[in-house]
Amino acid sequence: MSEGAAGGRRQRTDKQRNRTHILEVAEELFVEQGITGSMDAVAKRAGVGPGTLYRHFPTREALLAALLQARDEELEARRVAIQREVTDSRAALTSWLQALNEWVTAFDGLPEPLRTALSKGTSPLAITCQGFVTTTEDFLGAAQRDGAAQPWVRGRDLFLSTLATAWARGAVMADESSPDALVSLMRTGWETPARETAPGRSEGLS
Amino acid sequence: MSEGAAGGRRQRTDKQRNRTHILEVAEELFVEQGITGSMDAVAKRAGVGPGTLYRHFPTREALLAALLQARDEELEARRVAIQREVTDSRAALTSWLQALNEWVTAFDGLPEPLRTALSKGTSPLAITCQGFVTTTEDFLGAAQRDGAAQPWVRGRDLFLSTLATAWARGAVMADESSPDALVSLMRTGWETPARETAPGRSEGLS
DNA sequence: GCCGATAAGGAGATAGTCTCCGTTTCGCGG
DNA sequence: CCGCGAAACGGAGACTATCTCCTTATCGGC
Repeated sequence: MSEGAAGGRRQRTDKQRNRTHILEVAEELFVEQGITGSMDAVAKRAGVGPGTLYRHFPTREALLAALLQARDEELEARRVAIQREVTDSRAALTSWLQALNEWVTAFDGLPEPLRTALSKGTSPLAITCQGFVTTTEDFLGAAQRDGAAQPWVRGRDLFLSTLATAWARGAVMADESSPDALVSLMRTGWETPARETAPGRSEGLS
Repeated sequence: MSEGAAGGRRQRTDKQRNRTHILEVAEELFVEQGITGSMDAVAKRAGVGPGTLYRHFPTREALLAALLQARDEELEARRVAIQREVTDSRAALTSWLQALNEWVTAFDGLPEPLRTALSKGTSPLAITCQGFVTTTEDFLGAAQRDGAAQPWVRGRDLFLSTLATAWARGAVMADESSPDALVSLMRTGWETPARETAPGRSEGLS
């Protein structure tokens, strides 16, 4: 499926090579500078012209989607692992949200295009996100059935909250602990106060 | 104090007129298109050259700060009103957060520059925000003393959450109710489950 | 080695931010 | 009312970023 449809001649090797190289370079640059690093800078660093870059990835979003694909698979793997290993539904949801949080902070500024993708709906990023929303709903549903999560919370709310929390990381306000505080705040929000332990801070969710 | 220092000649009337007109026009444009509407568009609509616009407001942030000033005062007034009229500290904090939420959603996309301002610290916007953080701390402190709010929450966390929640409004995900859900989630997060009523949804915070 | 398809490269169109400087307009004193 | 100097205006244009189009180079198959 990955190589064009009707079996004409095979894909040129330089194309594949360029694609791979662009991805390597883009990953590097986005890790360094966040996802606002300029497209032309990616092209330049990859040693190709802008035209080539845009033929491979017509938009920044497409490039991002390609970059995230590897991480998507990793996240899927984590989902499977959690579903297999964690029996407590409350802990499972917590673990999943933590995994989601890591995924969403892969690059600086990632929450922004994700939010945009969600609004517009039509984009590889949006489809990926939609899948994760569904997974979140699964975990949440289980937790709710066990009385571990507030019944009125919805999966998309938790997903959006995760996005928003990650977005807020960009502020830090001369304060390292705010991101954790927001995660705790959110957690206290969805959790039911079933157990007598103080919610939030305590158990590692860092 | 507002008119230059040593009493030279008085400010030219056309300057004041332009300033006022630019503000009117910018308000209009930002309400229509969100705060990303182009600076040149503001200048054009105001019938002045870009140079004039930038002499009055050297950055988009400065323009924004000037635009928000009126609303800042309104928010201050609400703070005073709440402090005078609302005796229950829990309700007071809720009211204040709602007021803050309205302030922060005055223009589409406002949370972004606010977050940036908070990070960098040096900007009129940052100073304003800092003041509101302090106010939030006051309300929160009172609520905590009354056992109405979780003791581990901090004012800046609530402020950042409000910002993040407003930011997430931009997504909507084909779903009108998400913004309210996020506000409820946050509220459930900071509130203590003192009363037996189900938290969140019920009492109007819409 | 040649040919045709395919991809590369890069100039340049478009758009946004922001600056510099020649020109206009205003306020004031005569 | 007029003229002068300061103050403000306007817009050309430098710079940066995104994205397109067309010419040129390169690859794969024969």
